[in-house]
Amino acid sequence: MPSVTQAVEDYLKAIWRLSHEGGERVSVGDIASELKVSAPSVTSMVRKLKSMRLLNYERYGGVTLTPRGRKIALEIVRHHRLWELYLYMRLGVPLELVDGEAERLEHVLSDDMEELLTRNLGDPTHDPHGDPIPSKTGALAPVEGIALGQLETGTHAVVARVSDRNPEKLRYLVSLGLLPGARIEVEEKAPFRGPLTVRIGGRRHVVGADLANLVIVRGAPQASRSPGARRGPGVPPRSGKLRGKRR
Amino acid sequence: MPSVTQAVEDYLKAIWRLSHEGGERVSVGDIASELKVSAPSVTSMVRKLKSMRLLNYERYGGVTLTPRGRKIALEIVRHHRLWELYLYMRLGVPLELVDGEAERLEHVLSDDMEELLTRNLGDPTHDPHGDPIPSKTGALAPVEGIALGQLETGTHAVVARVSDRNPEKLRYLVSLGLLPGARIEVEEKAPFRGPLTVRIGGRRHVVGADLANLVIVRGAPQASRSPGARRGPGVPPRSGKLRGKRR
DNA sequence: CTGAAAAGTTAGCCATATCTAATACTGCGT
DNA sequence: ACGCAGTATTAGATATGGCTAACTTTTCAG
Repeated sequence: MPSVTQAVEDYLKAIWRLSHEGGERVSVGDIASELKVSAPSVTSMVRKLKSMRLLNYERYGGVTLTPRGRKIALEIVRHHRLWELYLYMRLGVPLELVDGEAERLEHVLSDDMEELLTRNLGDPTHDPHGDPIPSKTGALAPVEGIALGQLETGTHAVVARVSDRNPEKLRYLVSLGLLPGARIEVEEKAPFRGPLTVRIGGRRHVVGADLANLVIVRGAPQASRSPGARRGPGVPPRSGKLRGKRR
Repeated sequence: MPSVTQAVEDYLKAIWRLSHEGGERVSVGDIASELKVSAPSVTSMVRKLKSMRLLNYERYGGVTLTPRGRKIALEIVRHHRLWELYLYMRLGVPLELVDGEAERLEHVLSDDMEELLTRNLGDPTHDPHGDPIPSKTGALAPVEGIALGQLETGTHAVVARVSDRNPEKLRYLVSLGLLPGARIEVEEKAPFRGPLTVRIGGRRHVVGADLANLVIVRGAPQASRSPGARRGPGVPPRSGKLRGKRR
């Protein structure tokens, strides 16, 4: 029987992601665009994954993960997010690059190494973008909070999560200081999905609606801190950061 | 034209290693056993590598690396040894496991990450087994010293390098304290490739000839330190080491 | 309710990297 | 100088994963 290759891991992760964000049931086309492969490639891989009992699938019927498939997917997500946090915290990889690096490293993490990373980071719960790290048993904390674009004028909040899907945009958001843990205040919100004027760490910035919706925030901590609340992964790195000449 | 896949990297590294240790010219059979693949697999890959101008090859004539091939090989070796040192120093991966982990990580190291690792480790020159780390330009320091098995009774020496080819044996050598930087004295050497009695850090051990020849030593530092001499990669890890329950 | 657009599948092909079995070379010992 | 043992190559097959082109099914708009 076929084994869990890197391609298998990529498909399971993609399907998990899509079903996590969209609905339970995932279409062939969505998988194809997520992985940037053709639809026929997806069909054939999905047949294979079904034969491995990692997902449910009927012709023209979309797919859902089985518990076994979800378990593997969450393992990869765990690897990915552990590496992201490690690279950010210990090696000073810039936030907008950690996703790309972790994309390759996630497939290369033995159990021993995973344990060492986990310990080294002090049993972390969230990656540097604010996404929860699945536990070894597959438990996943929910992402609480609402999109920055939904806030009304005058609201205070703390950034809980910043989407990492687009490195360009993330890079820009980071340059504004909009990263997990940042305290912000909406000074003005234009109507009709208009841009927001946001105060971030003393400076004022105007942020378009699309960008603002990549940022998830939670109520400001001036209100009673909700139990289990946390503000970002901590300070970035102490040393070793890429600085100076960058070939 | 074909690209530099992981398989290509593995072949180039193997060929480099064989030509580094044995002669310039490497046979198909040696490559096959080094990589644990069949001889026909090697023949076909070698034809491909020739078409990529990474090595010279004539039917029945063995192979030698071209400068381009050697450059890629040394890049992989550099990645491998950087990861080994990083894992050992910063994550506390046991010495006998770093080779295996680095075997997978070596193929996954971007230029940015390589630079961060290098800086974090302070521009290191040797990996934790005592092997030199090729410079970014491909320069490689020679391994100086002689095999422990060659020493005469009464000689003092410092371990310069311990072979990592066999994790079992390495594990044992480590348990004796025979790792780079250790000061030793040969108390007795039995004739005819016989075992050695060696004093290591206060304790006395008997080491068979085969094992002893995996250890390369240099003159003891009581003599004037030769310029550029170094003693091991430094202390292992400070924290985060695998300890306690190991599932 | 129907037909065209969208989505999905099948068919057939390509590239990579392996393998076994059969064949061809090389070189060494006598 | 010759044959044989060892080494290497060719032939042909397999497995994985991806693609395009052609066809089928589903869905949705009118």
